[in-house]
Amino acid sequence: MAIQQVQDDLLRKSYPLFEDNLVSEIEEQGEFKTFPANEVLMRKGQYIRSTMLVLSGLIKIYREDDEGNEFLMYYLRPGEACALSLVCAAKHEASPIMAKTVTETDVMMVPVDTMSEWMSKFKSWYQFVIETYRTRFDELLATLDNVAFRSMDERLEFYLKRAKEAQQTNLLNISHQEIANELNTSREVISRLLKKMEQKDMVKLNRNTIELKKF
Amino acid sequence: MAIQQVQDDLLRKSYPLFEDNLVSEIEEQGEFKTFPANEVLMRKGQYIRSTMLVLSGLIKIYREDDEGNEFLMYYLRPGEACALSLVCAAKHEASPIMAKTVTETDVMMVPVDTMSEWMSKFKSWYQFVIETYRTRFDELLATLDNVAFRSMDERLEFYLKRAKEAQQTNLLNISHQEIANELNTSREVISRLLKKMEQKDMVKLNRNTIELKKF
DNA sequence: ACCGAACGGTGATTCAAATCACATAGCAGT
DNA sequence: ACTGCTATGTGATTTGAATCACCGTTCGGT
Repeated sequence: MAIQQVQDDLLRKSYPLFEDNLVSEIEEQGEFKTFPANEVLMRKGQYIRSTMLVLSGLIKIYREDDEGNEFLMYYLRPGEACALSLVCAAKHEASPIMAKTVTETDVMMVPVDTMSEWMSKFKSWYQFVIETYRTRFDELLATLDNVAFRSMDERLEFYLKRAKEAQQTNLLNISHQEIANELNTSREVISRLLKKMEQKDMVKLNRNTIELKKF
Repeated sequence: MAIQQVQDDLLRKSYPLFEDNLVSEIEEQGEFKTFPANEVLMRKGQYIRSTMLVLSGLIKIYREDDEGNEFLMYYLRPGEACALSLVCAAKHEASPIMAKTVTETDVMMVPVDTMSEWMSKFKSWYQFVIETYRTRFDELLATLDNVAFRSMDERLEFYLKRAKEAQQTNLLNISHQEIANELNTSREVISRLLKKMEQKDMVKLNRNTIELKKF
């Protein structure tokens, strides 16, 4: 099958509500790219010239501060786009976030100027943009709730649930250090809490893997 | 002057980018309301049937959790609307937030169904919606940063700066207890930190008022 | 099979913030 | 002016989490 055909299938499957004309324009204007796992797609402070439409794989979006602290905001799955890239693209602002692939990921890069045209041209596009804002807003609120109201053990549970859902597996391949970074705490704290969860038979721990049992 | 004329003036002044036809429809479909200071406009869990367009005054938007904890998300000033009410209105979902007036406030209540029509009918309306999402997203990120990365003294400073800007005054009429609630901490902590700031000559404290000096 | 790096476990200590306990000050209503 | 309520000040104690110190384990590379 031609490469173009594969890309078209991916796009239509991930974004079933897009009109045919919109799909054609995306294919014309956009650039198809594949990134390996664990690749940083965007750093804080970079300028954004295009939005990524996720076609396959999984992306993590982080917030970073000036001292190198970071924490996980949310995941992006196929059919989703980052609200922030829509924001920044529109304002030609520097990115306030960092994006990183979890698994190998296919995306379609769409240039900014094109996007704003589509807003008036394609109903399905602005519905998509609105829906993107909506779901990202909800996700961000959930993250905020946890940071503001919950103690570290509750936040860890929430983190693991979210990871399970995003990655569709009970077997997470991740180190304690990485979890600590994503919750903006220290490795020791996570190790201790995970150990307690193991004693309650909620998880099973092995080097670089966490098996989720009661989730 | 007729009441309708006053309302029309307020609306046009606060939302100068709205098309004439849109202003007419808002006046036809919407309901003009005035709330006194310190009135709760919306509680968590309520269902949202309309969005508020702020015409004058000032509103605070809080996040609440199930145990009665709360914290301030951001302010809404004239010309602004709450992104969340747009979200929930669209999804017919319960409100995840609480809204409260700071000063006497005039708003225009717009029913949900009408709003979605406007999305395709009035370019200035969907531009407004997009812009609302954008700015609320930015505000929410700033709030999140503070909770996630900053210590309580830094968060307090940020809080005071934001309050000054929203209320356009150096003389805040607010108790330590109220600040504590809005930062989800305890009154003693705020009293102590404010005392330290007074010693540094950053503020001047009096019963129910805080005078901001170096801000 | 050995080495070095990354990973994970765990006690001891420090620290910021929450909580407890109580005192004092200022304002509002009678 | 008295009363009572709300707001504020401040020490003492507790607590959850961060940090420090150090250990053994596992894995990948040669």
